[in-house]
Amino acid sequence: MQTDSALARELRHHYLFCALTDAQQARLLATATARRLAAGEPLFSHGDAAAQFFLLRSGCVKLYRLSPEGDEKVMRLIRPAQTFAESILFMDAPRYPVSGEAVEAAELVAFDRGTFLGILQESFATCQAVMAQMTRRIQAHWDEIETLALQNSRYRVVHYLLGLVPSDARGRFTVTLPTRKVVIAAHVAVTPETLSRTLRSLTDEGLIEVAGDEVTVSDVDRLRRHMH
Amino acid sequence: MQTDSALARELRHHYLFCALTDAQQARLLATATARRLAAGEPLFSHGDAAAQFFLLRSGCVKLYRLSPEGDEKVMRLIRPAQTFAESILFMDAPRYPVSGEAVEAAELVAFDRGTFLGILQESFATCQAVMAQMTRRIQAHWDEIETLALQNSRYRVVHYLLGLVPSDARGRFTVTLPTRKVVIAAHVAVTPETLSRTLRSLTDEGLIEVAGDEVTVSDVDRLRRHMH
DNA sequence: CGCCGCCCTTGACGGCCATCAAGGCGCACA
DNA sequence: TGTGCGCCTTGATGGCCGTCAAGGGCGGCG
Repeated sequence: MQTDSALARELRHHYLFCALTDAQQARLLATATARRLAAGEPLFSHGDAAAQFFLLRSGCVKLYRLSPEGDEKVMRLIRPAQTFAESILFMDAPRYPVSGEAVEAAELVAFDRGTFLGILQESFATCQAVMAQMTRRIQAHWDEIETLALQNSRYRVVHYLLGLVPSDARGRFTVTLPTRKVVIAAHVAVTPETLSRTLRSLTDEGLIEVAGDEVTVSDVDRLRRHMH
Repeated sequence: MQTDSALARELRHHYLFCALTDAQQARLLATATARRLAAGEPLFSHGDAAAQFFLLRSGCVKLYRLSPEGDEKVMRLIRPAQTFAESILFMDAPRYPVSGEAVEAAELVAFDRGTFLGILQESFATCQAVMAQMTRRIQAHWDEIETLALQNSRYRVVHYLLGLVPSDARGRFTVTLPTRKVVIAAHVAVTPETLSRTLRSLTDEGLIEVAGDEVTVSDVDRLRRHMH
């Protein structure tokens, strides 16, 4: 991968890479590759042998699984500056545990597993960063499992909307849905029809206003309390 | 904690601790404490400040969350020789992300967070073991999220039963449910009534036979195929 | 031995949400 | 400007599964 000082700077600000020495960063980039994906283009499939993990620089990628019947569950929506698929680093026989596909044109960097493992061995600080990151991921999973198991679809939609609102926001606040509603529906584990109906009923109750992919929460605190 | 050669031997066979030197193991045990819990006794609550993680030596512990309405979801059932709550190691402000409670009388060892972090710093092999363990946990979470989002209750029950069957088992095979059915129901995210009805319909179809907490799968491969 | 309590089972009922179907709207393209 | 195609919305219907209620089995304890 050719040198790219903008990328080097991005890495310096990323929790996973900020503890690397210049030499380590250079080694990592020497075995990294840049990738561009068109909207809808697949990156890897569930079960594929894996030797790389990724940093998204622009665009949007979904990680998802399909049921045998073809129903899709979006496990995670990746936004720029996020890394994903790090967990293939520590598998004995590394295989992607989900499928990945661009939902809009995307630029990303693919890092080499072996190179990064070698760097980890030299850098406890980076080890810690990786483990902290995996811990956050696990926490998010607990939350999602709880939400899926204990809450209904209306709650999940509200929870998702509130997740788009900064935690310090108050009063009226407008968020932009990160992608098409059909993808969001697959993310909160409902059908597009149910998502549409839920947004309508929230609108009818005066809790939100919807205009295309812009959703305005009339009163953030009220919506937070509303999660009944 | 007083020296306990049986425990020391157990640790030598545990993936998390087998790479420790004798001196490291001694340091770890010097700050560890033994705990005994009666059936139903709580160990920690969701949100508690956390300075220890645990190894279960005997009995059974459930990790769970409660919804505001009081509904319970069992996130994990811990069996002897398993560790849990390791993820508090890497949090900035460590708090247990779930509640833990003995479902039957249990003996466990509580390890000190700070001591273990110090040892990690010296031992990349143990770091790797921890990361590999977290990776397995994350995989299990993907599977559970997929199952909750895309599959119905019947599938989840069958999936749970098959999870109790060794992967190399064929033909007729009998498993023992690890705990009361009401806990298992909270684990597969159904009500006890639905679990009961599902087991009945599987029985009526000749797929399993139920006798108390013993479930005999008539034909393991047939049941595996059956998860349509 | 008899009583009680807990766990599990079974039945009746209802609500949530998926499915099927149709129609509106915006956008690309001719 | 007309046409076609996605995406989203809205309506009608039905099934899964949760809720409520009652009853049976079993172990603990007096």
